[in-house]
Amino acid sequence: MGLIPKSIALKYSGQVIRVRKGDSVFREGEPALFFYQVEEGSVKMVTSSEDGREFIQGVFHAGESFGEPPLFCHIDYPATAIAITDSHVLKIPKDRFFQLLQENFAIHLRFDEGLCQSLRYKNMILSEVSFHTPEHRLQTLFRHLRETLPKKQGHIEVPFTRQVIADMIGLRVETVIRSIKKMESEGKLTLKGGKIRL
Amino acid sequence: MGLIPKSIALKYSGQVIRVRKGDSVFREGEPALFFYQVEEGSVKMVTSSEDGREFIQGVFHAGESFGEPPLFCHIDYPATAIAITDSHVLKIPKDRFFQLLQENFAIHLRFDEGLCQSLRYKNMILSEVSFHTPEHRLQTLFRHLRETLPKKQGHIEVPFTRQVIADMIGLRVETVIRSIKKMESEGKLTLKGGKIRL
DNA sequence: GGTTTCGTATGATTCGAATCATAAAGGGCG
DNA sequence: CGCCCTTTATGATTCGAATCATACGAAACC
Repeated sequence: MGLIPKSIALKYSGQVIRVRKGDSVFREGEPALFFYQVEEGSVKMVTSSEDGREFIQGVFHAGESFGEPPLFCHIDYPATAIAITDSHVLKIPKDRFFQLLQENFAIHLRFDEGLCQSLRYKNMILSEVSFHTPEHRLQTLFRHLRETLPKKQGHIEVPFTRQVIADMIGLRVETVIRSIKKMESEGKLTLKGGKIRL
Repeated sequence: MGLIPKSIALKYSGQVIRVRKGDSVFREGEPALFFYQVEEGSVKMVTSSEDGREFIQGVFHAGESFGEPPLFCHIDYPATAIAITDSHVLKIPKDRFFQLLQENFAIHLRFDEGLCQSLRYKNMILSEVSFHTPEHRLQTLFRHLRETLPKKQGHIEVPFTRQVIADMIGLRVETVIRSIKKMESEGKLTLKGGKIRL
């Protein structure tokens, strides 16, 4: 699985780099020179406001690509990509990547599918953030995670802290904590030592 | 201009349909069977909440395509497309459209660019809606419009009502009206008979 | 031309999430 | 183990946008 098989990536000057937890793959304002895909671990994409708050545009896991828009729009990165665990990231130079797409229509199609998935996610979060209550936002995010994350023995353990969740749906930690507690008391989810189970 | 020239569209079973102001091109829940592109007029994409409020995911003008994600993700439409003026819309059957992309790499690339532009817009609005004040949201939206819309003799006249603006950035009409009045008094924009000039 | 409808405008009030403050429970590590 | 730092937890207070109410100008309609 993964958008681009390593065997093919190698033919197009692809190389895998290691990124430590907390380090950035690229930062806001830098020119977009490479295509990136997570091989191992996970990477978050964040934009931060003047006063230090950050909004998490997305979290990417093994097999998912990220940071494509600037490649196609020929602009500098409008956001920063940071590893949230030690990770391996595949990078392919921009022009070689376009060549790869041209010569592999099937991959190109799957690439588009990835973009579209991303758009769907954003549309979803957007309408949530713009007119739904904290609880509703959480439920929608959790539903999405349920559909996306691999489930082990019937349930899913949310792999994010409450702060990260807050930054994903535009809320404050305290609000997320309170809402989750409320949802637990209503039986909408269970808490197992702080971890959220769906 | 426009993503797909009419001459090429015709080779792939493309046809132009007329849509009256207020009528829908497709509705939430319907299967995605066609690729769509605005030829004339403009189309809005909306999701509505249970209680009737609507959020405008985007407004598309001549030359822009819309409703692509469901085509690639093989899902039903999660939103409804409505003409906001009498419009002409080009439609190409799904399978023919994929064929078109496969046989026209340059168009495929520009198509991706469109998707990426859309993603950029959403990322922008998303961080605005999730942690900025009404005034900041308006300024960012207006900056975007300044970069996007064609300007006539040095200024731009915003082609949206305050209600539409509110639905684009997750605010209420009254809040938009108040903020705009304030911005006018601070010289950040001018009002000419109700119309907003940038 | 007069009436209806839509868009803009403004004031008063409510309400809920942000903010501020503080504490307790985990988790990693020397 | 005991210490430190992160994360979770909870209460009190503030504050600003939503809500409610109402009016008025302008465009659309018969």
